Amino acid sequence: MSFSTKGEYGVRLMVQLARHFGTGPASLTEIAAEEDLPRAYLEQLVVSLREAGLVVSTRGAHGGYELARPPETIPMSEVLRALEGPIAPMICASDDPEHAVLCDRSARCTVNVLWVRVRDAIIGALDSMTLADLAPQRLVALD
Amino acid sequence: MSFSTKGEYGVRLMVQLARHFGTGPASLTEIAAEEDLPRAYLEQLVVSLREAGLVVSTRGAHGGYELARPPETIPMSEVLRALEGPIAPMICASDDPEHAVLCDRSARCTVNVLWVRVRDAIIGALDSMTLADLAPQRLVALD
DNA sequence: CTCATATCCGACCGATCCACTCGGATATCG
DNA sequence: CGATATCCGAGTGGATCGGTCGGATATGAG
Repeated sequence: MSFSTKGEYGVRLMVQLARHFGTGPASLTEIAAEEDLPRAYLEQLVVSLREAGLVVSTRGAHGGYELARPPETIPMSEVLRALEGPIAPMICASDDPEHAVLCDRSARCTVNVLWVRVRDAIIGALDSMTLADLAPQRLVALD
Repeated sequence: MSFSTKGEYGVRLMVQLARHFGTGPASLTEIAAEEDLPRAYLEQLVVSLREAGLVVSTRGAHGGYELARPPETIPMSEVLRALEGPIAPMICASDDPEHAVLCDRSARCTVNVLWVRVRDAIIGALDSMTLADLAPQRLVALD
């Protein structure tokens, strides 16, 4: 039960973009260095984010990526959905109706309610935070 | 982001054991038939459940497995932990301190709080249900 | 114009994990 | 004894993970 690095790296990428928000495009080379992540791999991840309309790209020299909207308007649920696909702890409990596979035993299935509850709990947690909540630098405030 | 079939099949196995609770051991052959699951695979899963002390086995003819405790005293969190290991949407947010890997960047990491929230949401959902909640047969009460 | 710096795009690749199967040893009841 | 169980380890085909690599295209600076 875990998200893949696609989700982890993608979130960190988005957090960096949130920090750069308003200062023009940031290149992947730049971000890869800041977060110590493989640049070529980020290139892959960002495709999903672009296709989801969360980031916009500028090609050519001094190009890069920037958030399509202010950080505080981007809930983490949207980021994770773009990166990892529909949120579904089990195939029979997807939040995307198109991907919902109802098992052949659905008439007798009493377990489904469990996965639905788990799913809604996850969505609730992800909905409760935006990129803006994660963007501020952590300095010495460890107490 | 999903549980494996190990979690799914294991839960269904446990639900069947809950239904059989009090009537002596139930064999895997029996349960595999009831839930339409591969028997040899269940054999593997049940090892984790036995090691976690959730089920007890009786060897030999007319043997099988039964719940070690009444269904209403077994929260689903315990079942899932036995089957899938510590609940951790990301390695840096495991509920098992022994498996918690703190990333080298932990001092600067602002993302961790997100995974911790997700983890706690999952645990909360799993804690809110016991085997007894899932055990009752679903008949015609679909309204 | 050219060059450096970007995004874009597809192919590839090794390692690990998933979802099983198989064979056989051991235990118990009738 | 023999049927029925759990126990246990090994093996396996396919999928997914976590990347890499090469090159095409776009753009700003000199």
